[in-house]
Amino acid sequence: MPERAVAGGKESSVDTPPVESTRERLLNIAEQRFGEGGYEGTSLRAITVAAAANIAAVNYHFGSKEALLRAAVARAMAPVNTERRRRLDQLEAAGQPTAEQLIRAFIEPGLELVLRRGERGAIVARFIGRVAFDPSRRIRELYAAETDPVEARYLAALQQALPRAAPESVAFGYANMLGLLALHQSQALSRAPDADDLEDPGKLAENLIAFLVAAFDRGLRA
Amino acid sequence: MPERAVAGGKESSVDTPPVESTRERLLNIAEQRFGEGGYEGTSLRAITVAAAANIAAVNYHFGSKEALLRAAVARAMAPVNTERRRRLDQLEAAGQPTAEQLIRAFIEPGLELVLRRGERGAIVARFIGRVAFDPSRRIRELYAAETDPVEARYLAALQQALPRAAPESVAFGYANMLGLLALHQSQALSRAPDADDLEDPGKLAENLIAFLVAAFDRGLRA
DNA sequence: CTCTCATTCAAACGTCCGTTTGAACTATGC
DNA sequence: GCATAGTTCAAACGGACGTTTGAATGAGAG
Repeated sequence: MPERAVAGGKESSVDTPPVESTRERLLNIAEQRFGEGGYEGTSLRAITVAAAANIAAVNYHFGSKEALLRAAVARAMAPVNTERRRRLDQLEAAGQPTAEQLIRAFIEPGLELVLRRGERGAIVARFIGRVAFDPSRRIRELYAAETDPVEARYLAALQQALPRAAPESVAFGYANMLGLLALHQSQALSRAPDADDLEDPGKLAENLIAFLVAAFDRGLRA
Repeated sequence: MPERAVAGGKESSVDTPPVESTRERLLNIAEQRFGEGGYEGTSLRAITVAAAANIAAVNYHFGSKEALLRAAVARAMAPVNTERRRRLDQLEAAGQPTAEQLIRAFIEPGLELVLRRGERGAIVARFIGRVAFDPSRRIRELYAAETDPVEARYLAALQQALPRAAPESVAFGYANMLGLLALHQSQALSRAPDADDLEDPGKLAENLIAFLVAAFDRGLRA
């Protein structure tokens, strides 16, 4: 049963997603399942069954379970990193940015850009958050490698924006910012599945930014 | 080869720990290994080998892998919960406590009491922090069940101490406090294994408390 | 049609997993 | 001494895991 709908052009302007390839389906399902159960807690069989693919497809398209995770992380982080770089460029071009501007330019791409687009956004966010704090150091480093380039620039800019705080203190605050962002992305902080009226991504972003700005401005040692 | 040293009394006043029982060795190693690799990432075989115990000993003494984890969590959290309750009682007896006093009374038992006593303290802290954010909801709830009783009291007291902030906002800040504490306990925030001069538990506690106090006092919406 | 190359498939590989079994061992009370 | 209850042990259980294999299937080029 040939799945492919039509030979067609690239622009089926009506909403007919060009039929996902096996590779794409694997990445999509991997995002969802890894985000739910973590890396160790999710089997390739569970992923391939849900993706309606053969178990061997993972090793054919990616090479191994870990390579599948790596590909999924890279794909999920790409737009976030791009948007963060863009915002940082823009801020620095306009002169010395404030701490709040920097925090906002870091948090919003992580929460909004990823939480916005309906159901899938929340899945991607949870996936990223989960990988960032996976129990295995190996997995965590795999995630860190995907963010590091942008990170260093933000940390440096923050230290310039907060000259009164000691560099180690700014780094401490920066680590806290990374951690809190990942925690909210992973949704591990919301105990009750419902009732969290902060789950509106816009409100959550504003609350988190206000929380962090106050901490950075007045909670760091000199 | 009978392991037991002597029949002796309970008070071998010199430092001769009465020879750990299999049960105790299993709990100690479980703390260490679960803290390193997470629940899914750590096998009972790895634990029993390290504890010089037979693999069947886990099911004999605890019943299952999950029951071993539960027992380890309960044992690790007991002194923390006790100390938190004691401090909260003391604060409330002296009148309306401030937000800073409450935050300190929550953070310090989590960091200090557990980080103080040499090498083992860091192991226990990492174990607790890891379990608190395990990928599996089941495991996280298992941990939450061990803290919940004290938690509710702290949240209520915080809301009283911060009447100008909306209750949801205080709850939001409270969740952030839990998260940051667990992250520092799990040591997932310190990227480099060394070089973290904040690893001195006392300094870390002070930095974290200052960070949180500023955020609670000025970073919550009305 | 034929050849080619990419993709999919069922099946099996060896390994490790948590758990169970039933016998052996130990200490204590009678 | 014997009986008893608590503990340890080697061995095996069935099942799930990530990975590999080699044949089947698909579409496109000549």
